Amino acid sequence: MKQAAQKRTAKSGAEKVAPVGRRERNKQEKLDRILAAARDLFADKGFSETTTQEIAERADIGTGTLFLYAKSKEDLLIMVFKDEMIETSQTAFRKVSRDAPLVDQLMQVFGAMVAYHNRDLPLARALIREITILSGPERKEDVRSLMRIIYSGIGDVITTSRARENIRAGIDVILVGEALFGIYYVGLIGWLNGHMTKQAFLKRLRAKLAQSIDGLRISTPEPASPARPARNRKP
Amino acid sequence: MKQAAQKRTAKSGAEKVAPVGRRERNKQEKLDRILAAARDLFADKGFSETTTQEIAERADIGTGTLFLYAKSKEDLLIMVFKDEMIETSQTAFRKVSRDAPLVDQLMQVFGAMVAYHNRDLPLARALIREITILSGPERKEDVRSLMRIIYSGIGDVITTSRARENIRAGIDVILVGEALFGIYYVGLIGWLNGHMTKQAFLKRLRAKLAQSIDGLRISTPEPASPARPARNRKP
DNA sequence: ATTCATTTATGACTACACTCAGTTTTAATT
DNA sequence: AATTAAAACTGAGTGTAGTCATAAATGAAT
Repeated sequence: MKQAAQKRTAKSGAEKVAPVGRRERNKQEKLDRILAAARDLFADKGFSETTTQEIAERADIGTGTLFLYAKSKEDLLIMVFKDEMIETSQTAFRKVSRDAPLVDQLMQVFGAMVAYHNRDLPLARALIREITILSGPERKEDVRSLMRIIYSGIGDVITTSRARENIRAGIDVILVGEALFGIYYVGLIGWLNGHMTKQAFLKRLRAKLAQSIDGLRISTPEPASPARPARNRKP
Repeated sequence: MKQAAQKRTAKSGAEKVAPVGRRERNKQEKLDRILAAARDLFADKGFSETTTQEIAERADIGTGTLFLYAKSKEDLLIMVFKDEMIETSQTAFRKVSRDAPLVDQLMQVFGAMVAYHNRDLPLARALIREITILSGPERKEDVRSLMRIIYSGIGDVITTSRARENIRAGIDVILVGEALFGIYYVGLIGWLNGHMTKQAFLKRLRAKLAQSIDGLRISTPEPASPARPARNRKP
């Protein structure tokens, strides 16, 4: 805090071996403290119950300083959980059983995401609310990159399973990734809004995914797992 | 406002021909004024730029009274636009050309919804934000009923087109409705968040819908409109 | 007409996210 | 060491959503 300046590499013609000066490091440490404080409080008391005052106090900074590091309280929410969500997604894709049926693989991935949100439903609601419609442009790229990871992850899963599952050649796997994620996401929202239980959500999700995957096959002799043994047909 | 009481049917043993007393009517009129004031101001100045004070003033009520009629400002947003959205959806389903290809019919429906949101993007963002994750349980049933209308509407479109489009028998059209709407919704969000232009959104949406519909057919000899004539395959 | 219980209305008040004018810290320059 | 410009910090202040104690209105009962 108050020791005199000791290393000043910039002046003595040396190459900037450490491009991070004291200033940068202080800023980074402060940011870390802010994010840690926010994470703890959000997890402990919930998003709306946590005040920016409390976060600033715990991070040992002035109330105004907080807003030099995050544009808004909502911004802070994404800054805090973005990495965790990316990590959760990547881990989910990494852990997937590549030899399981495609539907199961997708359910593993989405199931991991659901499990993540299930740990703290109020927080999940706040997060999804903010991610879905950003309150400002600041975190736009963060969300984009998360989406890219998910879309391409799903694309990979499909590509890997292509031969075994008789998936048609020439389909745009990113497009399919977007579609399947859309199916998941709206179901997730329904669950988070309390329109259905987690069980019902997951069961319905599996049915929708199975149906969608069937449609990607070269031919569809019969649905893989018919929910009902087909209606009586007039011959 | 100040005329003496003239008809008091309740006392004189008559059946309650008008179950709405003065009280009820006053409440209804006040609610109407509130909704009209909110609608005008939201449309004129935008959601976040409108204060609850202004709404109360224009509706000629006290600031506290407003919150007897709406639990929150967000609540008010849904109360104001719920009917409009339901109307938009129902009209969209009614106007659909039942003899057009299924993809076109769906695009007509979703296109009408997009056109509705396109009239005022900031407002659309606020609306979708609130609908997606409700800030309270008050409007839960409103959203549910809107969803039911949409899901069953899509289901109807599919059922109607079933024979002509070679759709498999025995599929759960509500399930498909949910899936297709999910595909639309996440695309809509991407557009509203500025991740893509309206054109790109609609084009991509059509591709996803086409792919999904193909999957519902009895057999898939060839994709209806291949985006690219299949990659070169090593023989 | 008077009383009384219940419903509805009100605006001063509170809590909180966020701003900004003024201050302190940093580090470059001499 | 002194000077200075730029960057970072700060907390008192501001605007607004929402609350609540109190008041007014209503209608039932007598």
